[in-house]
Amino acid sequence: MVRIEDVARAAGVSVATVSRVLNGCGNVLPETEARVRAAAQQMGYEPNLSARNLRKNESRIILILAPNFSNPYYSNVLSGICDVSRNLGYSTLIYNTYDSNALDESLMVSLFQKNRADGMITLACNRDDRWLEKYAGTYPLVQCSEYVEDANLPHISVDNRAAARDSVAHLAELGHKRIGIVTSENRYLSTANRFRGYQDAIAEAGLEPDETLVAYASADYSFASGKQAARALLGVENPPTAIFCVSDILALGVIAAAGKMGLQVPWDLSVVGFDDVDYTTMFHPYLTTISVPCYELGRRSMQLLYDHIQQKQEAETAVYLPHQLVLRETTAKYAIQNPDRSEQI
Amino acid sequence: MVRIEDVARAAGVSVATVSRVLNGCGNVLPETEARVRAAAQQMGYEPNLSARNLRKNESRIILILAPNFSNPYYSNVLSGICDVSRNLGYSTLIYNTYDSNALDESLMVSLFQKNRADGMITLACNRDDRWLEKYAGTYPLVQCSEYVEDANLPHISVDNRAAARDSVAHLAELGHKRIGIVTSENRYLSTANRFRGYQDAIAEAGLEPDETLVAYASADYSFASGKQAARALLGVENPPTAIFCVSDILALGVIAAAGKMGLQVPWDLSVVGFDDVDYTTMFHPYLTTISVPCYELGRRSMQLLYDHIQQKQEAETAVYLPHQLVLRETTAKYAIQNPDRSEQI
DNA sequence: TTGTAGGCGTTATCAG
DNA sequence: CTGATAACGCCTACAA
Repeated sequence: MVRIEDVARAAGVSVATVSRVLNGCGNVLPETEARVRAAAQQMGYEPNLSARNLRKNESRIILILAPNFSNPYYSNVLSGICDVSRNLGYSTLIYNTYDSNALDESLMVSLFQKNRADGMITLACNRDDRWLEKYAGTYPLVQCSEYVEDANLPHISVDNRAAARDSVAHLAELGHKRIGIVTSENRYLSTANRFRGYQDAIAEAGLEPDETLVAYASADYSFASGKQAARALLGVENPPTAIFCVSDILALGVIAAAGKMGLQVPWDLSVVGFDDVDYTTMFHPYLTTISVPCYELGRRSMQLLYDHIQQKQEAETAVYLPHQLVLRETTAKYAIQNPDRSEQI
Repeated sequence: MVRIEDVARAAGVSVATVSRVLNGCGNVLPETEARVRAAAQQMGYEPNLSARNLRKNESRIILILAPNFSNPYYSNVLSGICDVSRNLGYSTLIYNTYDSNALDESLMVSLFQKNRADGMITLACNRDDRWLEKYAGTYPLVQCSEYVEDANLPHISVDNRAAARDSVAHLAELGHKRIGIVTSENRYLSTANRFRGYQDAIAEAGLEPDETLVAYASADYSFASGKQAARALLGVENPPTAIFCVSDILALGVIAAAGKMGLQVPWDLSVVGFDDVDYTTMFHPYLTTISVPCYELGRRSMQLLYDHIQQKQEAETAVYLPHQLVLRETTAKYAIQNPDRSEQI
């Protein structure tokens, strides 16, 4: 290992000067600077981060708390975070929080107290994780995609309520009168807000809220639970002719279940998903869904976190990125779609 | 921040004693130990990792070099690595190498020289990344899934050649005479070995190698390139009646393309994939494929790396985990499958 | 069994 | 503009 002292000796200067040159602070004669740089370069000097971090009381590491790597939604966010953090000179430590109880308070506190990380980005805190507020101001934090309701902690996401309203309004405009929803039992704010958006649109369309049109999938949005929810929704009298799902994978489950029940999408049933992950266009019918800018969400999270670490005055506390309803092949007009049933009305 | 000195003072002992207690080394009176633990607990003491790492010249961090988070194959491996590393007291730093030129030598060296990491796991080195050999012995390394050919560096994977042979032998046993392969243009050893396994099985079945039965998909196994390869393979005279694909996603692309060409899988065409990622059973026909123990691969990688970091004598250098051919719905007997063509023979 | 003290490699303060 | 030097918090000989 080559230390700063070795470089100093080789360049014929003191360690202070080497440090100044390499950190670009303080005034150094161009001539000495050149000599130092040459020496450092030639010896392949790399500053020891443990030493630097100890001295500066930082770690240049960002903690990412993610529940589930295999969800393509998170992997895109992750890419965005990693790309920006690398440019800013930060490394990214990844912690699997598993789907269950998203965050672990003691683990988090311990990591910060150990000086392991300078800040953290949560990818899936629950909307009732109020304990996070205790650490506001102490540990820089950005909540990405999901955030604690009414907590005023920095967060970034799309406007889930508006997006859901857009989706369901689209179904209503197509003439659907019985619009169902497959939501989830989890404690994510996004899920709650998507449900609210669904209710908004139902009300705005002058339709009656109906509990038999609501089904719950498992907390982790599994494909199987999407199928199950669809069976519950469609297996009753007067079933929905359109279903809004709070995630793409659930929507795919719904389409699969509908197919098994002899219902063709979109002719017999319209379906809308949420997120626009890769496999929405891997099989026909291509899924109509809400496109969420995952990668950009990740990028902005890291930028925002950096602002907070730097204690910038302008650091925002709530950022909403634009979403988009992407019309593809799983929605159709009610009249065309189901002539039999339309006669019943 | 509470330091070891604070704990020492509170417990009425010296810092050395506190250190000894907390690190479980050296002899300490049970009584003093209790006092120290109580004090540490009460004050919420957490050792400063920067200081400890500087002193011990380690980082307790593992580097994971991954090309593409959104590939479910890698995300499962990642979970395995993270679970084990956490138990061993390591944090996991994740570096996106992107699909292109998997590893960056200078980046890697710099991270080690900076004392950022104690070891690293590569998830996708190319088979010709010979430069890795230079650092054997200097920087602990485990290559997971992919490894450098003939380099004798620690690696762990399935026996890709045997697995491919199994797959293709299965197709041959079903009576297929014209068995195609969709492989890829990348520089992964797994791809090369799967191709070799394909050739092995073709030879063992007494079939003639035929270049028109080989198609190349893009380096990153994209769905679209799988479709394209299938079109090339199936759009000619005397096309294959079965296709072995070096990845599941390619197989799904092949099935999609075949469907568009009016070919029903498995009746008109048998298809076998590789990896057994989640979505192989999301749509019918469920994919017949090679099941690879991704999570376990990740777990074992980390355990192996730990052995090497500890310089254990028994640390293995090559580990192969068992694979399994999982028969599902995309393969069928040749005779049944395609009566028209079978008459031509 | 316990305490003292040196040093890990940096950065930053203070003189010169 | 440059150099000497004191921390940063911890571990670990060595001494008692």
